Amino acid sequence: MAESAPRRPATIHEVASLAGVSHTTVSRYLQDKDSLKPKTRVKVEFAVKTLDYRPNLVARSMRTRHTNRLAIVLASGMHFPGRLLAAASQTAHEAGYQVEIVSVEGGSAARSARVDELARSGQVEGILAFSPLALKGKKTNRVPIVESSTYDDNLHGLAELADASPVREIIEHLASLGHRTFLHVSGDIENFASARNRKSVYLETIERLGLRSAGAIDCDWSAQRGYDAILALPDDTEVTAVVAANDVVAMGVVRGALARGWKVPDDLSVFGWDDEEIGRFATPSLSTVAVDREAQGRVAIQRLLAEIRGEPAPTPPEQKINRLIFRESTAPAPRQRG
Amino acid sequence: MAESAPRRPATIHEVASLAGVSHTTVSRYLQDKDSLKPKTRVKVEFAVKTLDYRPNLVARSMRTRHTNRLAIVLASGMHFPGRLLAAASQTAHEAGYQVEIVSVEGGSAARSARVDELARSGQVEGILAFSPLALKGKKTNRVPIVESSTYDDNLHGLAELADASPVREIIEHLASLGHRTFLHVSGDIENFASARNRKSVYLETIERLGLRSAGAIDCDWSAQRGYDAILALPDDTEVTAVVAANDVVAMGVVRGALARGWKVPDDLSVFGWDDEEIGRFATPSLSTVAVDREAQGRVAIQRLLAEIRGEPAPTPPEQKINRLIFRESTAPAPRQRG
DNA sequence: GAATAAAAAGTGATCGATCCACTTCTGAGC
DNA sequence: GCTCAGAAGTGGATCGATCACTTTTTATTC
Repeated sequence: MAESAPRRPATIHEVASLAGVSHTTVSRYLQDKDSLKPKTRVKVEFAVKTLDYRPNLVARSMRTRHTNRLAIVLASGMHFPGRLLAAASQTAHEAGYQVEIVSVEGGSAARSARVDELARSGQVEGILAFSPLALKGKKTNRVPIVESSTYDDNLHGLAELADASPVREIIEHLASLGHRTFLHVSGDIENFASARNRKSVYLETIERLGLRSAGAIDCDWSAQRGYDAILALPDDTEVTAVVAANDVVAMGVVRGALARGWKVPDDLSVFGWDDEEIGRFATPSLSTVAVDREAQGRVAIQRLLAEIRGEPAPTPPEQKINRLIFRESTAPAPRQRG
Repeated sequence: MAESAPRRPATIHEVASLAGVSHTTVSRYLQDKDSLKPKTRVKVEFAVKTLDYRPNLVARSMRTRHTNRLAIVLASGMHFPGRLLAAASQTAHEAGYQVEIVSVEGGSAARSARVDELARSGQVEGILAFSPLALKGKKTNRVPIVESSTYDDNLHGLAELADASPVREIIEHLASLGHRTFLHVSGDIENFASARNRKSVYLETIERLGLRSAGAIDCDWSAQRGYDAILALPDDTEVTAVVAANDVVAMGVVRGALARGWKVPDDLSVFGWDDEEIGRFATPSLSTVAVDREAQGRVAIQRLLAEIRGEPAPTPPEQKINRLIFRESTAPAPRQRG
């Protein structure tokens, strides 16, 4: 039991002295094992194993000015895009980076402050923000910052705005089923570019196709707001189709309709977004938009990596990220509401 | 526009020379502004502002051997406990720590390897794992590691196992409604202590109350598995109540029952877990267990912080973290299945 | 076997902070 | 005016790696 474990981790010098070589040789061993003579390599290898040596990454970072860490900044809240983060994380990992996920309480100002702090602390080499920031003015950033909502400013048609394009398809589809009056229950407009983009595409499409909209109600991705939005409709509303910000909101909308005695989809069609698992098993199952979260995460990290390396932005992926899925919650428009 | 921003961030030496003091004085200013003579303080303050100086945290960490960072290790997958993480994050933040969330692909071996690497890299001062690890043997850890599943080994009745105690209440409640034969659809037994604990409390309670169980089916928190579990039941099954691992699984169970022509809750009662928002708005709405995720996150971090500081474990919170919520998916047992 | 080139290993500086051991300043007390 | 204690400030060492150079060893060629 008296394992007499060293109180503090071994340093490169201790390894060197045990192996009978200089610390530089050990360092070389760490970066490129092949540049050592086999005999030397074996000695170093043995010393490393014996002392159970692991390089101190903080010290290494200090010298190389290279932390191999990226940060992903999220607005804190219930919205935690697990699959997207996992994919982002893995892509970064394959490129030799660790990902730190930072969730920040508060609005875009708080977020920006935290990002600024992070950018200048020297702890990360790049920052990816999925929620809008407010640091346009400050050009003092020390590290590349990729803000997912700015994609479309630079690359028309890519990412976010394109991400909202299924709204157009949804409306066209519903219109083809005879629906004429729509309602949009949007996401958190303030903190999510995606919510903003979906809303603007909604309004634009309604306008373009000459359809009617009973409004675009700002909510916060919550089912409760979806529920409330339906209950707030006047009794003589002509709305027969709802485009919800996501599946959770759609669930609230469906339940709201039920509470009013409307049947879904007989009286009201509801479209969700995200293809969450629960939507497939809900009753009625939700028509929705399948989002390739993995691709989104991957692409975002690749963009960030390109910026870090000073390379041009990677070619936008050609295949579509979103796909409409039709389930039980949508149907042809009713002749007239009973 | 020729703002001639310094290519590299200012160092403490540059600040010192601009302020006309030594670098040590600037350092002192950074840690305790009051230990400076007012006149000196003003000079330093001015220089810091002028150069827009921010201490390099990597360099600081190197010297102080103090990174002020914690890591939370998660099994990668769809299971991303947002609220818990936000609470943990905030608690850590208040104590002066940053939290890094690391999601690791693979099973407990991969996780353990990553944790070990993290522990010895000198980059974090403590690690919190919500999924079981496999490093019991290795006692070479350099930093405290709190594994949420080990809570109960050390503090009987706290956290995890206690966390599963509502299973007992659920079964007692259902039994009082006349249910006699149960089915448990568990979570990811391999990677989640919580899933394991719920299962063992389920089996134990069934046994203790002299009830019947049609089995405890291992699944992976997915609705699909819940659905499959129901479809796999024989036609003459006597199961009238299902204890699902969580709300998502419960949704699958409900839909599975529907597919078999069973009504919920008339023919089958279903209990979920987590009080997810969708459960309240689903049809039927789900009976479930409200979990105080915020408290869980807070407590876990406090435990970790105590261990880092070498203090005794904080007193376990007295109030209960879990609360049963009864909704539409549970009802008295049917006389006999049609 | 000597000359030379190339490969391998070593020396000491360096990254940007903090901390320790001093030195210098300031002001109170006699 | 002098002493002396405490406050304020300084210089240099240090944390543990990497890197630019230099030196030593090995391999190659004539």
